[in-house]
Amino acid sequence: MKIGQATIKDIARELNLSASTISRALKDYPGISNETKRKVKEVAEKMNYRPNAIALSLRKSRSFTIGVIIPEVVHFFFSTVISGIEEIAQSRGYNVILSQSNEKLEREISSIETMLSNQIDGILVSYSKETKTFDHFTRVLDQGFPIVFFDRAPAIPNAINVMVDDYQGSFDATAHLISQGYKNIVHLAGPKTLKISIDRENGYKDALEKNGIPAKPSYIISCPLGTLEESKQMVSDVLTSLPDRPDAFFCCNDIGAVGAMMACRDADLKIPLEVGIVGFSDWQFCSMLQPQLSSVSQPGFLMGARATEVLLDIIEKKLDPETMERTLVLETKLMERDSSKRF
Amino acid sequence: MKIGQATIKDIARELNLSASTISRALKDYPGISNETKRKVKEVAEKMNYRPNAIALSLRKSRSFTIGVIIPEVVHFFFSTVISGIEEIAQSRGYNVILSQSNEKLEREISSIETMLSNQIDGILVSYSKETKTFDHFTRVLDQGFPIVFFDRAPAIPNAINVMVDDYQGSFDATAHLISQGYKNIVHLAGPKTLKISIDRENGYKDALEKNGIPAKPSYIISCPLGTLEESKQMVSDVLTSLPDRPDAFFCCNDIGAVGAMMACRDADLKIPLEVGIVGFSDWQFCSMLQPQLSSVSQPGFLMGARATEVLLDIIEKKLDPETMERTLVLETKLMERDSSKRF
DNA sequence: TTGTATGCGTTATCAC
DNA sequence: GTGATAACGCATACAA
Repeated sequence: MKIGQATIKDIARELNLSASTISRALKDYPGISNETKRKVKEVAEKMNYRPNAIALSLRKSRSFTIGVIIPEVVHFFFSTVISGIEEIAQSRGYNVILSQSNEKLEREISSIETMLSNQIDGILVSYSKETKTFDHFTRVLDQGFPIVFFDRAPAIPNAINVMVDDYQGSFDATAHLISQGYKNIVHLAGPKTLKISIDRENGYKDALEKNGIPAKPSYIISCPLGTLEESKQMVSDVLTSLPDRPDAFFCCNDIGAVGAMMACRDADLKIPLEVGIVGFSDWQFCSMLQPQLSSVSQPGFLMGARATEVLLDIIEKKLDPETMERTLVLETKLMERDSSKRF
Repeated sequence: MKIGQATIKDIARELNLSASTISRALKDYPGISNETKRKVKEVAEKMNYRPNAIALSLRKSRSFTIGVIIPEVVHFFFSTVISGIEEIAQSRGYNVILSQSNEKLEREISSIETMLSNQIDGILVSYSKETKTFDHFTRVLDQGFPIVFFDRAPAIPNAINVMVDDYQGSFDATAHLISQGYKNIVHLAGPKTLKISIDRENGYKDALEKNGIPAKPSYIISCPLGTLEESKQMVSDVLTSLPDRPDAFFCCNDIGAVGAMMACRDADLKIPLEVGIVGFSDWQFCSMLQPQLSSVSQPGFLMGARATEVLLDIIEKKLDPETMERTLVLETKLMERDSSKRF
């Protein structure tokens, strides 16, 4: 038994048969005697034969591998999505090649190149915050190569997207704050390069307007970094600088909401009595905080799973990108917890 | 320009040269005229030529891909490790195939099979909690195939491991609690199938003994699941059932520590005044809690990075598994925060 | 300086 | 029932 994996040829030699016979016997082709099949399988087992997926890929021009390009792995929501992707891919016999862009456009581009080089069958992407142009995607899409975007939907006509209803989630969160009697609701907004940031901001504005509260621009605070420190600082500033003291913060992410909580605590404001706070994403830690943080829950696992199903269906021609529904919107759910419940 | 990627042959046809010349020109081999090189590269560019990594893999019996088998992706520590792995792999020109076992032995085994089938160059593994036998690893290792284990080190002689000093981390945490005047320190221990659980328990015991406090078996509570609910329940029980009321909890993970915090809060015990709490891993949320949770920080990113470096060095023959240092131990760092500081 | 032949592992096609 | 051959895309030993 040679080092470095037995091949079909090795089995053929062992049994004095041709490689083609072995190949057919292993796949139970008709027209091979049962006796031969038996012997072949026995020897294959004995030699610890394992088909070479690389050779297969070369022959079929199909690798049964999909690529995932994601801003960061160390991120509760994204890791949840990855988990969903991996789950479906594994169950349908596909491998997952993972690449993180670290929010850098350059790495996004080089990852795509490497992946195409590796003959992957399709790509799942959530693009970086740095990404403002999309030709590195359209170039590939135009060749008929399947790409499915998740969470962050690019400004590409006809792109296939799987996302959550950020607008509605944001609307619900804001409406909830209003229903709890908060009047001066500040929104901590994300970077304008991401459609999700804009949708969330619009949901906030519309919820206010629909409830007869004018949405004041000065109550929308830009937090492009999305870090705890950033929002803590912003909230701290805004608590004193705004004409009417804010009595609620709806933050476009959970980490930022924690920053807001801290700033309020530092200002000796009681949560939820004097200030209400709601985050977005419903990260694991929300229910561990004191008070527990209300947040808009996003179905990360489901998003990964759905996106993968769509991608694989396209790859396997069960779906036609030309005629299919191009945007899949998943529902969010507001988790009302102590940080925003006065009644 | 044909659909489905230009190949070397296409360029050859275009320029009336042989495929070998193209191959050599693209790689700047000596003995190809500069003029030819120039033309070849120009046409390659024009045709959007991209080398087929699959064909290369087949030829070289090297895929420049490594596999990662991990219990779960949605886990702060593991996601940090993955990030480190991905970082180094990418910088050294390797792809990363990701597979999560979901703590199931069966999936661990099938993942290895698939990966080997895909001719990966090496594997990084943190095995599942279910895994009690290791022949699926030794079988492969014995063929000279490179595997590096991280975090969870298996009972395989000569296996190559990258781990943290769980014993020392645990020792430090316990010693810290003692130094803060806590007397009845309970340890919430992990599943005995994992060496890390045993090491952490031993660190706890030794720290007590070294400080002249006898380690009582009834003060070591088994929490095999590692969930918040589990430890909350256990702590709640133990607060009343033990002869001397516990005044500190050292938990082998952070989630469990949060459960302990909650149980203590429910019992109206002040943290850190009446009860001290320390966790293990220093997850992101530790510093967001109120009070901030003390925890033993593990260098996850570094662990992933080091493990990958070692694996790639073995693959590239820069390290010899026979003669090298087989266990790499990284240091932990105790993050002393409010949950355990009385003075 | 360039071309030809061969092989990496597998399977589809045609032949016997 | 089984075998021989070619092809997937590329690199290399050997020729010229």
